[in-house]
Amino acid sequence: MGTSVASRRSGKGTEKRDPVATRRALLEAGAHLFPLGGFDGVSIEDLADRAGVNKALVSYHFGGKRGLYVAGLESAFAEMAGRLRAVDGEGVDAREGLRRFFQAFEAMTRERPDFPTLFLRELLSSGIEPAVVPHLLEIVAVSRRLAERGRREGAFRRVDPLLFHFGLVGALCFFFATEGARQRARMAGQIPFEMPTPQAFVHYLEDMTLRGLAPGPSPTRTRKRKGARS
Amino acid sequence: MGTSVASRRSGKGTEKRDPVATRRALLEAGAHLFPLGGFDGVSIEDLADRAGVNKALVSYHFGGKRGLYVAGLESAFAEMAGRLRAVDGEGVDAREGLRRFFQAFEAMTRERPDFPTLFLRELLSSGIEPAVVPHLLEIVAVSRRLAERGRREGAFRRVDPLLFHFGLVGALCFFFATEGARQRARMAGQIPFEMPTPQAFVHYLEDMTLRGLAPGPSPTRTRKRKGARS
DNA sequence: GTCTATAGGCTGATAGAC
DNA sequence: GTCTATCAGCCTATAGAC
Repeated sequence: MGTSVASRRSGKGTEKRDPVATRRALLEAGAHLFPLGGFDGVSIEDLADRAGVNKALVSYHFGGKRGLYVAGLESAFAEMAGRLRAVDGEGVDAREGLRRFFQAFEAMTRERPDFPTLFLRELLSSGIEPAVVPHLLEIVAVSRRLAERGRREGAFRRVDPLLFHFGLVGALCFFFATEGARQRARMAGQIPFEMPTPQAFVHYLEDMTLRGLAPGPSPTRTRKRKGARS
Repeated sequence: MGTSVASRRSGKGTEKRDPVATRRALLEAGAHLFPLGGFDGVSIEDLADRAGVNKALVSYHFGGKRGLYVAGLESAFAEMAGRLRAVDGEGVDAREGLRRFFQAFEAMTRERPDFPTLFLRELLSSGIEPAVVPHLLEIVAVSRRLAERGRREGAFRRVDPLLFHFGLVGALCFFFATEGARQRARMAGQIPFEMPTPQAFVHYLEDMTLRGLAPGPSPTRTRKRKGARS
C-alpha cells in the first residue's frame, strides 16, 4: 500500500535493493502517475521520486520514459482483457455473460481505479501504442461475441455488436475515468449536489442495457415507419 | 476552411493585418490543435505557425498559452450549453426533447468535430478550469430536466436524472472523442474490420434510451424481487 | 500591434565513477 | 545495478526595436 521503495538512504550509507524491486517500484509509480497528468504531464524525476529510486534507472531498466509507460500500459490492457475473458465461460448464457461483463469491469476498477483514465487517455492520444492493439481488439471481441450469443439464444434483440460495445464500454469508461474529477470538483465546492456512486451507475447501465436489448418492438414508434421486415 | 492568416510576408515587406484577425486565427489554431495533443502537447510555436502569426502575439493577446487555451475552451463549452438549451423548448414533450438532445449533439460535432475530445480532455485534467464549471453544470441541468419532465409526463419511467445524464453524455462523448483514433487506426491497418458511423451510433443510442426508459417493469426479472411498489 | 532576440527553466538522456 | 554530474534541446515568456 505505502510507497514502494527499492533503495533508501539510512543515516549516511546507501543500501542497495533488489533490481526487480526497482522495476516494480517504477512500474507502480507509473501506474499511479501516468493516469493523472498523462504521458506529457509526468517527468522522469516525478517517477523516480515516487518510486524512491534514482532518475537514471528509468533509462537503464526501461530504455526511457516511453518504455516505462508502454510496459505499464500493456500490462493494464492485458489484465483488462484477461478479466473479460471470464464473460465467455462454459455454461453461461448471454444474460449471465452481461452480468459478468459488468462484474469484470467493476473488479478492475476496484483493484486498478485509474485504469479507465489510462485507457481513455491512450485512445485520445495521437497514435495508439501498437503493443496494446491486440488487447484492444480482444476487448472488442468479447462484447461482440456477447451480443451475438444473446441474439442466437433469443435473449437479446438483434443489434450491431460494435454499437453494443461502444455504448457499453463508452459509458463505463467515461463514468469511471471522470470519477476522480467529480470528487475533486465536489470537494472544491464547484459542484453543489451529490454525485452518483459507481455502483449505482453500473446497476443503472445494466438495467438500461437489459431493457434496451429485450426482444420485441420498441414500445414507441420511431419517426419513420418501415415495411414489415427489414 | 484553409489556414487563416492574420499577417503574411509578400516579397520583401511585411503587411500588417487586423488585430481581431490575429486573435481569430490564434483561436482557430487552438481549437484545432489543443484537442489533438492536449494542452501540454501543443507549443506556442505550433499555434503561431498554424495561425500564420508571430509567437509573441500569443502572450500579447491572451496573456500566455494558458489564456488562449481557456478562451477557446470557454467558448466551446458555452456553445455546447447554448445548443442544448433548445432541448427545453416551449411545446416540446420529453420524447421530442430527447430527440433534440441528440440532434444538438450531432450538430455540435458536425461543426466542431473535436469538441468531444476537448471536453473529455478537460474532464480528465487534474483540475477543471473554473471558468467552464458553470457551463458544465448547465449541461448537466439539461438532461436532468429532461429526465424529470419525462417522468412527469409519463413518457419515461423513473430514473435518477444524473445517472441518465452520465449514461447519455458519457457514451456520446466517448464515441465521438475516439472517432479520430478509430479512423487513424483503421487507415494504419490496425483494425481489420469496418467501424460504425457516428449516425449509426447516435441512432442506436437513441433507440436504446427510449427502450430503456419506457415505463413498466423490466422485461426480465432482476436478481432480487422487490415488493409491489417501491 | 507586430516582430526579433534572448533570457531562464525544465526535461530526457547518457557518460563514467563506484 | 546504482549513482552523480552534465549536456543539449525545447519550451514559455518578455524586453525592446519598429
